[in-house]
Amino acid sequence: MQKKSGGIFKELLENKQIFKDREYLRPSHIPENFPHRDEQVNRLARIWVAPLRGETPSNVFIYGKTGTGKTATVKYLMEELEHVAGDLSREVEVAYLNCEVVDTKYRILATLSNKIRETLVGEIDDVSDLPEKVPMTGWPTDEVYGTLLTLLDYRKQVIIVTLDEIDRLVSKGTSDVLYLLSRINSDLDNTKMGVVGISNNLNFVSDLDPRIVSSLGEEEVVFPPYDANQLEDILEERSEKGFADGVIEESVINLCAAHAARKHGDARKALDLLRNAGEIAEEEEAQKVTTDHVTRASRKIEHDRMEEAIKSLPDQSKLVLLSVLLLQERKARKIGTGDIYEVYSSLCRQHGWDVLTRRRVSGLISELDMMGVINARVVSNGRYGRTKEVELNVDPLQVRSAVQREIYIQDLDSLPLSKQKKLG
DNA sequence: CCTCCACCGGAAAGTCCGGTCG
DNA sequence: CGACCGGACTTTCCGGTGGAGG
Repeated sequence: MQKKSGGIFKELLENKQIFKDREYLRPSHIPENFPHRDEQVNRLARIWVAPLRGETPSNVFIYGKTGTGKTATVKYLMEELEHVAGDLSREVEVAYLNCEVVDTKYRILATLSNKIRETLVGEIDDVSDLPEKVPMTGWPTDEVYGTLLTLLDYRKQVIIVTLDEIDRLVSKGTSDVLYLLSRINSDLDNTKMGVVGISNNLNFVSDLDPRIVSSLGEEEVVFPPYDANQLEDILEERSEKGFADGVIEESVINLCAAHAARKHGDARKALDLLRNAGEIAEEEEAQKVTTDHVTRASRKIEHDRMEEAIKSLPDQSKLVLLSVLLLQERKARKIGTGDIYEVYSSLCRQHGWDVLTRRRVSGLISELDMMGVINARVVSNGRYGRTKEVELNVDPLQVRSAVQREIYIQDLDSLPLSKQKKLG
């Protein structure tokens, strides 16, 4: 078995490579070309050329569903902007915040202020008269705001702040920070700030204070979803850089694009699918990536997504799901809400957990149905009442492994059910 | 045609919890 | 620090219902 030393690596190296550089196939990669986004790129560039002239750029709202290239486009333009500003020795700073991660007024102001402090520290000699770093918690909010103002005004510059997933702020009720930012320029003497809001949700403006909308939404740029042909162009471009020459069949890209187009024109999904197909092909040392690999990649992604969803379920929902599993393993007969509740409640008692109400469990069953983990439909058994008929919609083994971590799975037969259902 | 089972599912009130404000 | 707030999760309450059996 053992070959001469290093043999195993040499062998792998000599195999035909599927990938040239898989970084190009990751959604996080920021390309230089944005197929079918000329209009958006041009409009944004026209707005963001302002700081190069020392002017304040208009505030912009950018809308578009996930995977329409909003974030990548903005990040790319911001990098370019910094670049050119450097060449022209203009004082232009950019800051990017994701409101999904940084989601409170305090944290936004603190993060922003620390970022600006950091760039200053890198550029000036005497750091001693800068305000100190804002801790992640503890200060009064207006003190953080004051620090931010001091740092911003430390020298003359133009700064563009990007707030990605800005709609999260509205749904978390922290949109007042937007009001603060929208009028920050009146508190500043040297620096001018422009704000970019990126939103996945087209309607989020309607839940926003009109004052914020009028000042932050000076310009609006919409990123529509890609259709299948456009996705194909994107995949084509990426795969040329990411995959080795000739390993991709034309129909493969076609299929990936079609899959993703059906699912809301999400370029991220399309890329994930293509890359996963490549990884499967690589794993089995195939010479080419085929449509079969795509199909399997699609299944794998779906499988992983489901497993992730089940794992992140609240414990109570897991128990409900587990009850369905146990019932189904035991008897393939119709499973009704009552059956589930019975098993569920004895599982709860078994683990010493609170037992939720029937009403709640009924709701949880509906939620699991929405997720697609189970199928539930209401049926009437006439004389014998009305109930949801439930069946598992995923591999039972998958449920077991996803649920097992925190729940000790016991055999249904050894559970002390309150009453044994009709026998034979 | 009426009954009545075994639930469904909307509405509203209650509980918890993390975060914010004074 | 305690009062207060809003959101997520639950419970309580309850009117509603398709159809087998009478």
